[in-house]
Amino acid sequence: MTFTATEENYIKAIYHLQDAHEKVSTTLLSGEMNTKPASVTDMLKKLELKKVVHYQKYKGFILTDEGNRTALNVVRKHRLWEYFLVNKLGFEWDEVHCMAEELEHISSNELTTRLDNYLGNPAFDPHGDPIPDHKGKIKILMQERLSEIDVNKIVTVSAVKNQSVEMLDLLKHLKIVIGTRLKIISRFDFDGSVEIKVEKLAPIYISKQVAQNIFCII
Amino acid sequence: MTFTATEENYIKAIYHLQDAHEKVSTTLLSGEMNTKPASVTDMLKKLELKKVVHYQKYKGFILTDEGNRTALNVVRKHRLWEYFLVNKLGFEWDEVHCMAEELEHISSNELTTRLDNYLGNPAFDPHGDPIPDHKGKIKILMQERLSEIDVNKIVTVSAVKNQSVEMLDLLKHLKIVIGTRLKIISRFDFDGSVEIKVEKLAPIYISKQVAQNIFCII
DNA sequence: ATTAATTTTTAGATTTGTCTAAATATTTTC
DNA sequence: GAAAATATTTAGACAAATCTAAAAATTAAT
Repeated sequence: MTFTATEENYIKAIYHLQDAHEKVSTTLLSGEMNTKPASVTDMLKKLELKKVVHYQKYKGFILTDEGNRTALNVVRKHRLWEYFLVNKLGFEWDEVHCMAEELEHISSNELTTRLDNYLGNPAFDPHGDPIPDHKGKIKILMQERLSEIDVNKIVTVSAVKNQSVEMLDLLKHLKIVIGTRLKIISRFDFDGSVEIKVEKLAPIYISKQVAQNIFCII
Repeated sequence: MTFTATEENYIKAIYHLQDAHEKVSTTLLSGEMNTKPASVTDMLKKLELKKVVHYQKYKGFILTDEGNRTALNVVRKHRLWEYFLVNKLGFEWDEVHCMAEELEHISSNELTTRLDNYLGNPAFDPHGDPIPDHKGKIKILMQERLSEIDVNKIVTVSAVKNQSVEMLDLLKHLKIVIGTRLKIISRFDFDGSVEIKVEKLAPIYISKQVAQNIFCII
């Protein structure tokens, strides 16, 4: 079964939304896709026909096994290309999303396999997100939100959710990247903010909002 | 000015046809694009509006300067990706055309520039075709068809026209690639065939048809 | 220089992915 | 549990890129 880039984008969006929402609705998906709910209904009918989603009028929808496989393959390609762009072409991690959005739709599976091998079969992309292997298998790390970690623990940053330009820009200023080792100095109940110390740098304060989006290996 | 993948393909096709035909006609282009002449007329009207071709009803068409720049940029991306696929990912030169047809439409200029640098700013792709630089400049080699070269000369294969699967398959069997050094042993006026010798291999005969499609540096 | 053959263009239809506006279904609220 | 608010779907339209069939223009042939 083959899919257009647009179909792949819908499938991918449903996949990502399924993570955080137990029911994926028309409006939710239309927000994610920057389209109107009516367009989502139209597309979902098509995807139902192609048997990648279970769709019932007014009831929301979930991916079928086939849909999940398709989503994982797109995510795999997206993250492999991001890895390539950062680690081979020298882009910053906050510059690569747009390009990867285009590259993820290149169809050749042989290309994906060879790219994967060329990069050394990485398990995580530059944002710390797991890269599904050729079977769709994902490596899970024991990670915890920085906002939850006990004071005095030393941890390694392993992923950043909310990959908005604003967030990545802030992290760049704080000199926090995937792999950064840091110590939790203290946490303040007043606003949930956290004081941390990165290696030899001066301690810094980060808001609860930011700390919730940074995941660490303990 | 931005173009859809389809528009870029039309522009590229006109560019290539301009090389070999002094007038590019509707039917000629429809053959190249695998579409009907009526579709070409429609598209050409659009490209005229976008000022990339000079188009006059019933008169054929040529690229404007802007059109030429656009074509060269697409060709540049196509050939850089082919170079990447062969020299970094280890594909055979006859496997990469399809993938490059998709990759050439990835839009980021910054990506093209970085890819170019990563590859070491190559001047020729794996088929020996010149890669336009970032200004659209092309390196011209003094090359001659193998079918024209004097007996006893030793030359280097620099390009192969007619990049059909059949042709590339034949060359693979003959162990001829871009860069192969070979000596012209004799030529036969009866059918225009040529006897050549590659390094330490036994001499081989190749037909005029093949010899005409192999270009060499003298 | 007409007629015939060929090429090109127009006119109208189709598919994909989208939209707006209106209709319908579901949820929430009182 | 009926009314109000919200969510979803239908109906009809549009732009892009294509098609077929028919009309118009050009070129070739006698």
